[in-house]
Amino acid sequence: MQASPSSRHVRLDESLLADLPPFSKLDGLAIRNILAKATTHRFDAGVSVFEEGNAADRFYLLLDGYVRAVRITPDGDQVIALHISAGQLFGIAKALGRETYPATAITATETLVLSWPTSIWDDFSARYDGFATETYKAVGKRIGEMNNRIVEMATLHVEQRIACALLRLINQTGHKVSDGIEIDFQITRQDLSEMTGTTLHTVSRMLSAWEKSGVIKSRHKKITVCDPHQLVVLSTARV
Amino acid sequence: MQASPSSRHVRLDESLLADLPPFSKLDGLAIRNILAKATTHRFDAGVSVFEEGNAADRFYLLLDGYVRAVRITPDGDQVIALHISAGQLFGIAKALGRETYPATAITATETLVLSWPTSIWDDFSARYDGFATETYKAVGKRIGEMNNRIVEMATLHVEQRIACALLRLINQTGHKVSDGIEIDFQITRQDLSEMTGTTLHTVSRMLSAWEKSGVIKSRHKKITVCDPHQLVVLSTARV
DNA sequence: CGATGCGTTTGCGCTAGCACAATGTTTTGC
DNA sequence: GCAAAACATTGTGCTAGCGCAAACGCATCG
Repeated sequence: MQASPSSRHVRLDESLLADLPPFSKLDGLAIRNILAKATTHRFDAGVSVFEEGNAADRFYLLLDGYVRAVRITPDGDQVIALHISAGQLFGIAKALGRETYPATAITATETLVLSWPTSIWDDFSARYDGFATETYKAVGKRIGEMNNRIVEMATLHVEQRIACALLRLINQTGHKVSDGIEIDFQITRQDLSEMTGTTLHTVSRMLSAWEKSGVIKSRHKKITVCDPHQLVVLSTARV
Repeated sequence: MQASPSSRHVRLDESLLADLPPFSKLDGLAIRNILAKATTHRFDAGVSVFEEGNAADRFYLLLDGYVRAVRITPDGDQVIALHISAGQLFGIAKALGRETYPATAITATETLVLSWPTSIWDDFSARYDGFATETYKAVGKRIGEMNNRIVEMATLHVEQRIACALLRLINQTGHKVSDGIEIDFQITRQDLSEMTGTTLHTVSRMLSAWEKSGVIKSRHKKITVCDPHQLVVLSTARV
């Protein structure tokens, strides 16, 4: 289901962008120019912003919320490639010479995004100092993360992979609560299994065990990590 | 073992670069300038060009041969992330805002490489039209490949992953021989296992079985795929 | 040419994690 | 407030693939 975004209007203030790396070197005028060309969209949770394989005609900035990059195999298995959090550009296929999106972007929460037509990418990177550089830096970070995923999948057991996935989630999208660090958005066992290449059943068993030993707590669709250090231990346990 | 490259001198001719995407839009003068700044190195097979985590002070162009990008886990497991073939840039950490190499580069054959100091990267991309764009296009391709690897590892069985790995190898680095397509360089079961996240034993069993059924032939450290189509079937078999 | 080392094959037992299935719990929509 | 849907838990077999081990073939080098 491609989303039909509700285009509720939002005050576009230059302070929205001024602190984000790709824009941080730009002056007020440049930022206002960039904002003037942007379209704002609001999406509900669980809808797609764009679909894998479609023509990459726009690129996006996530202003608020979380988005997942998801790929679907020929026989219907979903794989969650990564999570995108507020302040990050996504759908930047053009920056890497692609004509189509490499994955489907699905909102994990209600989100607010800006978007621009792909056609002005070249103009942006030529005109605005640091825009391209900082963007490619972000790409570099994602590549590093993907690399880590590959190594994890190749060498670790399911228990360790789930531990790694939880650690990544609380690092990137966690907030402190009274009894630990909670993941910002709702997440199911199924989601976690799609991040780690296993089944929701195995994830459920694992989390149950960890809850018994006090490493995590979980309410419906919500996970709090109480003992991150123990999770690190689990994630690096010798075979 | 970091390699001490033998710096045999090679005639640097502009035709070496003129056909490679990052340089294809440049005129003879520009290419001669670029070559003038390059250092040539020859490496034996099985030595490292640079090491993961080291300062990324040079970037490289593979003129001849094959190089593997390899990562090593804390407990000594190797994972082969990808293969680089002649004509490709590698070690371009700087392009992605990294200060260190994300993986170790190990030669799979005798190789010939050009290299430049990282410090002139910005100058290159600013001065030479198409250089950055084409490079990022290559990066995009690699990202796509990594993404596929992740999906494969998450959803496919060992047999299918090995089939995928072989298919990738013959596509990227294969040449036609009388009885099929042979992989250009020597490759062990151990190498294949490090590409697919399994053990050399399982790879050996698999290849033995495939050899019996006529899909492949293998001599010592050499593999020929006789029936690529059957390999495709194996790689996509329904669970 | 014999010896040493690296790569390969194959057998055997075991277990991590999957498939299948049934039941329980929380949320949502009317 | 009740029904339906979505999410979660837990039990029971089963098997793909691993770990361990032994033996064999091929290359390299003195």
